Amino acid sequence: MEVDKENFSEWYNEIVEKAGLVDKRYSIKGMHVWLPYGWNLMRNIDNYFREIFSQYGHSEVNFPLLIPETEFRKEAEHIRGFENEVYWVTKGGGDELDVKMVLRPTSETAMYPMFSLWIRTHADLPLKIFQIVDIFRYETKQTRTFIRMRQVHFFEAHTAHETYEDAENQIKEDIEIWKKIADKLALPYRIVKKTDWDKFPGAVYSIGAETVMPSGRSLQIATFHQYGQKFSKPYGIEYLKEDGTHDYVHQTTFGMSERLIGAIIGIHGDDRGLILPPEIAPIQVVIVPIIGEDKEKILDEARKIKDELKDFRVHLDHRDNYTPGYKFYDWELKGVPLRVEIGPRDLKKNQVVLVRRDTGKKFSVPRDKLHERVMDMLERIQRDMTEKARNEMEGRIKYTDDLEEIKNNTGVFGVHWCGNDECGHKIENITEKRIIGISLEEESLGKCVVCGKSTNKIAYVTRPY
RNA sequence: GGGGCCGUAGGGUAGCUUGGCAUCCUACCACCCUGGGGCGGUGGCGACCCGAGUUCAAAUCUCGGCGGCCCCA
Repeated sequence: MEVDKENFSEWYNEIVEKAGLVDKRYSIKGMHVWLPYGWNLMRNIDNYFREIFSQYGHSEVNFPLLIPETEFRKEAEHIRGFENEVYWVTKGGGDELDVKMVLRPTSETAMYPMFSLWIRTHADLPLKIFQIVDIFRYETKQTRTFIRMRQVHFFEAHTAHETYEDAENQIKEDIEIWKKIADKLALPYRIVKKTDWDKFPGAVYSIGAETVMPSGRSLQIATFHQYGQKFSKPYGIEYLKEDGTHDYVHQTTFGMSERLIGAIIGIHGDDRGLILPPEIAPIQVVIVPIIGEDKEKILDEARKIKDELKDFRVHLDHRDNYTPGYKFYDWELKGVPLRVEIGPRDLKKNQVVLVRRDTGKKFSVPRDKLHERVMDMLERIQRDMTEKARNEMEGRIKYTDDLEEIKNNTGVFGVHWCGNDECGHKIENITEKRIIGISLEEESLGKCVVCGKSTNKIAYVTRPY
């Protein structure tokens, strides 16, 4: 690494390129090629999504990429929110299409016409599905790898329920699931309710999980939306109730994306490169043999170690044309959580050396305790990373009643806000920042920074990504 | 939304003002030598974003396109 993390923006670009996650040279703005290492990381996250959501009764599906304009246009607010950032397919070969199609910017309008066919009676509810697909948005602003893309690797869960209350409970369950995901990724977050002018187009309300990057800007890494009947009515998703009458279903969604990787890079990385949480790292343990006088003997031992550690995602770096020092730097750049060194000295002493990526600390461990110590240490790294990240994030959140202070500083600021739109717009205008939402986790009695009315709500104000 | 800067081997660069065989570092390949924090040596491969124009001649000048970066709102 040439750039230190203090220059966050440049550092981020360098790390993305050098760690071999993606190749940004694909010549369309906002689209990149996933390289094996990066795709492995993404897949580990996706596979955890599959595991946890199926535990909670969701089924995986896969919908087409294209949506006919006629379906896309059924919910008015939704269209207004998206029509300036969708890609259109207007031709088939040389012919203009009678019905144009959009590349999904998200899949509500692809799925809901099918929901209306699938859902007949209360016995079909709740319907809980998800898919992991790419979505497309024609971003005009500056793009940033993983964070603002035109093609986005996306997770979306969609549910349909009998009552609004059932949908509310689904959102509670989603947040419970989210907490487990955040633990896997060692990511800290705050849960907020989005402002009315910032909610998902077509939603009754939206909730976000927001984290804070080292630059002091917030990053929304998960979203939860209550749709009520706002989509089920235009899409005709009706069901027969037990009493013989009909009603429209109540719906929710839960979305996440490759942004999670952006958050992991930014929050955990350091001046040497990536640091990946053991739970999702493509390689959890890398073995670097230190070849001395007894090459074959050491390589044999290294292979034996690899075999002993096969419960973990383990890699033996037996590249012959690189020195150990080179390999150390290389794997540190790629963020492998734990390194095992085995050399002549260790062989004599019947031990190995373990090195933690997050702290850089080295430990000599007896050869016969290796498996046990690796397991302990990976767990410990995961815990320590989570705690360190949480402390750092908390340090980036401050509380104030002074809007000028917010305007002139970076970071996230908690302020009392009565919730009134007019006061909210004033907060945004004066601070030249955005309200990312009202906290759903903390409250305290105080006065709205604009109108002075008594309130216990705390809004977070910052510059979001 | 507004403004600025920039595209030269895989990556990073010099050359551009004043048009004339394209510089160096790194990576890569081969061989030799090595190995507890980016080894060393010798040899080698590899580039002017695309298109049009001006010109005897374009990396260099002009126009357009595509792509990237930064700042402000």
